[in-house]
Amino acid sequence: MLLAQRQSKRLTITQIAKEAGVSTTTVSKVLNQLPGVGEQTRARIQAMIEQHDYVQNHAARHLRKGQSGLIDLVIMRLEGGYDIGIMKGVQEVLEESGHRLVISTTNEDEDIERRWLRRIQDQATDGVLLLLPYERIGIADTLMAHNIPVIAIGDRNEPTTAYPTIGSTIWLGGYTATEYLISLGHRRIGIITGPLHLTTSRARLAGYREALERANIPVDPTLICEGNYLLGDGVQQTFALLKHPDPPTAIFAGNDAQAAGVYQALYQHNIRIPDLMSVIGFDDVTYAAQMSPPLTTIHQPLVEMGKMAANLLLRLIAGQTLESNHVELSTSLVLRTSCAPPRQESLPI
Amino acid sequence: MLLAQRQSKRLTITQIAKEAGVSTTTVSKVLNQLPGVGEQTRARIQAMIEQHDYVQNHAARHLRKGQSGLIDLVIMRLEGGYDIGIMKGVQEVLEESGHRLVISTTNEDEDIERRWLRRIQDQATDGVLLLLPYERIGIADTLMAHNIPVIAIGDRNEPTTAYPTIGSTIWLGGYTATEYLISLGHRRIGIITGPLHLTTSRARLAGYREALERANIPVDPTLICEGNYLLGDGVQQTFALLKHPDPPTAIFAGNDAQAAGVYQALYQHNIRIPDLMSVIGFDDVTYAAQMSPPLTTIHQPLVEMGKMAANLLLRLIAGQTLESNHVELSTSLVLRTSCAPPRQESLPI
DNA sequence: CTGAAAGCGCTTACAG
DNA sequence: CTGAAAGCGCTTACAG
Repeated sequence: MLLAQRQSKRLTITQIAKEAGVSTTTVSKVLNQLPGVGEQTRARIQAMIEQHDYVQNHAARHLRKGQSGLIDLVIMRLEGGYDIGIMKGVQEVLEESGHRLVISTTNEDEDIERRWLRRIQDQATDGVLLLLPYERIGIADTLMAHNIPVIAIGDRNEPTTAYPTIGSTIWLGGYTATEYLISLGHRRIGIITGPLHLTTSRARLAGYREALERANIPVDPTLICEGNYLLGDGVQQTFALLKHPDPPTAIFAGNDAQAAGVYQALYQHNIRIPDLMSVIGFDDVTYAAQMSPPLTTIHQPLVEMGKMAANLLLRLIAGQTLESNHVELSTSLVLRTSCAPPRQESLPI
Repeated sequence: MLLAQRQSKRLTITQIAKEAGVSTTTVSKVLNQLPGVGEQTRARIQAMIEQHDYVQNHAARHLRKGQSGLIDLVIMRLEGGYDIGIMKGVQEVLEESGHRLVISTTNEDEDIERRWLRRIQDQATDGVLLLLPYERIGIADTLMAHNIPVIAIGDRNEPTTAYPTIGSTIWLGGYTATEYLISLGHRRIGIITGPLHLTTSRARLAGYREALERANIPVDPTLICEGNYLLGDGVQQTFALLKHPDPPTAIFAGNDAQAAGVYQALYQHNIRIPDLMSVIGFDDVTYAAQMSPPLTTIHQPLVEMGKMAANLLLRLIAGQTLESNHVELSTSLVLRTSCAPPRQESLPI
């Protein structure tokens, strides 16, 4: 019984044509909603198609038209944060356009990357979306050299690139986060940046400085720590900040992963958030709202960035030209409960 | 300058053949490492292939051989927890086998599902992996009816299914979690289960009961709460548990998302983990280690499950028969810092 | 060892 | 409005 249901044999366009007593040309036309078919004929064929649950052979179509209906999304590493938001957005528009999404992760392995590049070149992709930060961004150049449409998502490091990029207003985010903390009454605000050789890390820091300066608060360099966007950096740098003779009353974490690290460090010292220390993140990754307390953070419109990227890529594929080589969507402040006015008492350490 | 690099025109097998002065048959043979080619000829063609950086046309190959080189993974909803682990595992083996992974999310939308099903039927997939809990599992039957290899990942609800499934030892996980808490000295252990109409939720509960009974601790039904595997359920049920006249000293959360909810509820009441309350989760999702304090939880071997599923699917595709229709990988306890011996003092509420 | 030829299932000028 | 035919780039019997 389990093995029943053999072979609900797939029909070809030829068989449909034969059964309908017309040519494959005509069937193809109704399939593709092309003009030049009598109304009655069209209806009859349409009925037949539905009756048999016919669906076109993908490979044949692909071979003929030179399109695969596939879009590639290349991610360095699956993490469940930033990547998920982007994927969601991309999915959403591809679902509309009828493309399928293939995901590759290179795990920073050059071999895998090379193999991937080969596989991609057999025109088995209509276009590729690169999720930055992608160190080996040379991949984009290779793609372009092979005439494969490509768009990079995330914030580029170079001011201009040959391929289109889509990002968000990082500097403004850094500014907004800091300004918010200041508005709460904070004067001593620690910041744990990302690696400062990245433009995107420096942008956050610049926003932080700008906010401080506008509020006439001198920038204290001993409150600026450099991290690597990893949870562990958040932990370490928080410990360092806590040892400061005059510790900050708030910490701006650079990204949410580092914020999670700040949480852990503070938890160990039994320093309650936001009562004794305010914490603000950056990204608004899925788990930000799940933290205890829920993290106030700068929202990067990940889903929208994914959608925008997919839409632009589709336009590139259609041969249209883009009005701009770089677009930025705006970041925004998401208020949750990890920030409050500065503590009055001193830290219990 | 930016617009340079036009058309690094793709070569066809015919052109390679012509240039090498042989037939396409021969080129095809060396391409596919088939016998029947003179050593010198093979070497010459090989060199030519590499020199021109030739790569086969995917569509043509697909059309001829009836294989797409694509594997589909269907996820109901992208969440960044369970799904990520599975994806990683699947990716890992597909990278080896040379298949590409296409991801679809249906978001429980029947329309999307239907469209997906149509698209999948044009033999544009070699096989599909279904990520459970998939309510509308009828999709698996449809797939089977169309002779598309399918494997479901996650714990099935029915004892037997027509399609192969791969899961983990849930019951044992429930038992292990509870036993661990007991070994720490806990006698009053709250549990927040998943929806009890799911076998997989009941399995955890059964494991919990078994552990209690073995330790001669009477099961207190007022300590058993039902959730829906969502963070909010963790919050709500924890509040309920805290109102209990004789509140538990430990909470077993059913899954990590609910554990995050437990954390939030406890944080609000300023009940420190693990000092005043122990918490244990289930799944060991990516962010479990990022929580404050890092969550002790039952590890589901997500990555391994993904690998196993992909491997079995590949075997199915190759026409092999599986030795069993269901395989379970084992869960294990991951010790982090959210559990400790029961509190001596009473709760500050 | 080597190659000519058919054919996978479509789409698209082109002719009628 | 309708259809015959070529061709997309491969692979695979089959013949030599």
